[in-house]
Amino acid sequence: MSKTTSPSKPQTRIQKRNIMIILDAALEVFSTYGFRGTTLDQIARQAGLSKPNVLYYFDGKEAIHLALLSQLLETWLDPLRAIDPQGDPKTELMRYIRHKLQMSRDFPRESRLFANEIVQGAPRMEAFLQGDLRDLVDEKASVIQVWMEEGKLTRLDPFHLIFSIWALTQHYADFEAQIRLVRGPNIVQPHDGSEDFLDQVFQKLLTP
Amino acid sequence: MSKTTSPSKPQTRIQKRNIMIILDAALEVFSTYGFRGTTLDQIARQAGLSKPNVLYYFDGKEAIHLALLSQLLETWLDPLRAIDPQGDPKTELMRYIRHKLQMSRDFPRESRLFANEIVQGAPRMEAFLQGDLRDLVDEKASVIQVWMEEGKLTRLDPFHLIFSIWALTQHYADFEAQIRLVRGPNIVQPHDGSEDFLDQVFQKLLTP
DNA sequence: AACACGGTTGACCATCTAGTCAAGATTGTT
DNA sequence: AACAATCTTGACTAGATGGTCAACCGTGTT
Repeated sequence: MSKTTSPSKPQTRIQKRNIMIILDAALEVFSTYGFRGTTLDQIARQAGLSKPNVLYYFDGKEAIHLALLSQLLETWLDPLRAIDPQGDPKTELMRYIRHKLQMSRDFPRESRLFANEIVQGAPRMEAFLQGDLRDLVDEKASVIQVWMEEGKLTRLDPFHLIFSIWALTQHYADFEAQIRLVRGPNIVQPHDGSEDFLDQVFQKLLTP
Repeated sequence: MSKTTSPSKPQTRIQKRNIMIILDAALEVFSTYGFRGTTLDQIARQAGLSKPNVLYYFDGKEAIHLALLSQLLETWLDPLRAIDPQGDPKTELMRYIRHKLQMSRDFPRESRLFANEIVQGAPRMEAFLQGDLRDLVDEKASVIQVWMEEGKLTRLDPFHLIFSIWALTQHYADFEAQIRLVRGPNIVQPHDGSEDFLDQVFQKLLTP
C-alpha cells in the first residue's frame, strides 16, 4: 500500500533526491499555511515537480504531512533527553535552553509546523504528546524536582518551568512575524539579542 | 456595498442577535481551524443558521474574519496601554502580566485566533502590527528603559522583556492542547498554577 | 541494441467550497 | 387586515482541490 513506509526495497538515487525535495517543499508550505491551508499544487510547484509526480512518491497530502511530523518529533525529544541527572543542575538547564533556542533559530519552519498543529488542537499528535513526550517530561520534571529539593535551583513548579522554556524559545520562531513587524526595520534578525536575554533571565531565575 | 460596516442604518434586534451569534460561531471555528481551514458551512452549522443566511449578514468569509480581528485588536492594546509611567514599576508590570494571563485564561479562542494569524505570517495584521502596536510597544519600552536606568528594575532589554511576557502568558492559551496532553489526566485546567508561577518568575526577575 | 523497470505527466474525475438568486416566510407598522 | 421591509432558504454555479490513470519518457543492465 504505502509507498514510502515500506522498508523492504532500498531507495534509488532519484527516489532519495525527490523525496527530500518534496519534504523540503512541503515543510515550507505546511509551516506557512497549515495543513488545510496547503494544497498539493502548492507543494508540487514549490518542489518543481508535477502534482502526479508528487503523488508517485507519497500516498497523499496526509502522508506527506505525517512523514514531516514523525521526522520532526524524533529530533524534538533529543535536547530534553540530553538533560543529565548527574550533571550540574544549572549547567544542564542552561544548555537545554540554549539548545532549544538554537533550534528555533536554525529550524523555524519545523517549529512553526509544530506550532500550527498544536494551536489547532494537535489532532495529529495526540499519541506523541501523551506518550513519549509525557513520559520524558515526567522523568525530567522529577530530576528537576530533586535538584530543587537539594537547594541547587530556585524552587519552582518543574512542569511550569519546562513549559516556560518552550514558550520563550519557540516564541522567536513561531511569532517571528510579530516580532519582525513590531520591531520594524531597525531589526534585521528577530533573534537578535535573544540568547543574551534568555541567559540573563534563566541565570537569575534559577539561582537560589 | 458592505453590509455590516455601513453605520448609517441602525441595527434591528434580529440583526444584532444574529451578527453576535455568527461572530461567536466564527470565533470558535476560526480559532480552531485557522482561516483557510474553516468553511462557511462549518460557521453556519456552529451558528445554527443556513449558509445563505450567514451571507445575508456578512459579505463573505473574509469579512467575518476581518470583523473578528478588528474587534479583537482593540481590546488587545488596552492592557499594555494601561501601564502607567507614573506608577510603581514593579507593580505596573506585574499588573500587566496578570492581566495578560487572565485574558489568556478567559479568552483562549481570541488568543488562538491571533496565534493562528501570526504563526502563518500575519498576512492580515501587518498594518496593525507595524502601526498602532509598534508605536505603543516603542512607547512602553522607553518607559521600562527609564525605570531600569533609575535602578527600579533589573536591567534587561525592554523589547525582549515585553516579548517574554507575551510568550509566557499566551502560551497557556495557544498551546493548551500540548499542556493538557503532556500533563495528562492529573491536571484538569492547563492554567493550574500558572499565576503563582509567573508571579514568582517575574518577581524574581524584575527585582534588581 | 533491446529490454525492464523506474519515473513523469496531460487529461480527467468526484468532491468540496465560496458565493448567488429568486422565491417564500416572518416581522413590524399602519 | 394589509402592506412593506426584513429575514430565510433550497437549489444552483463556478472554480478549487485531492486524487486517478493510461500513456509516455529515461536509465541502467545485459
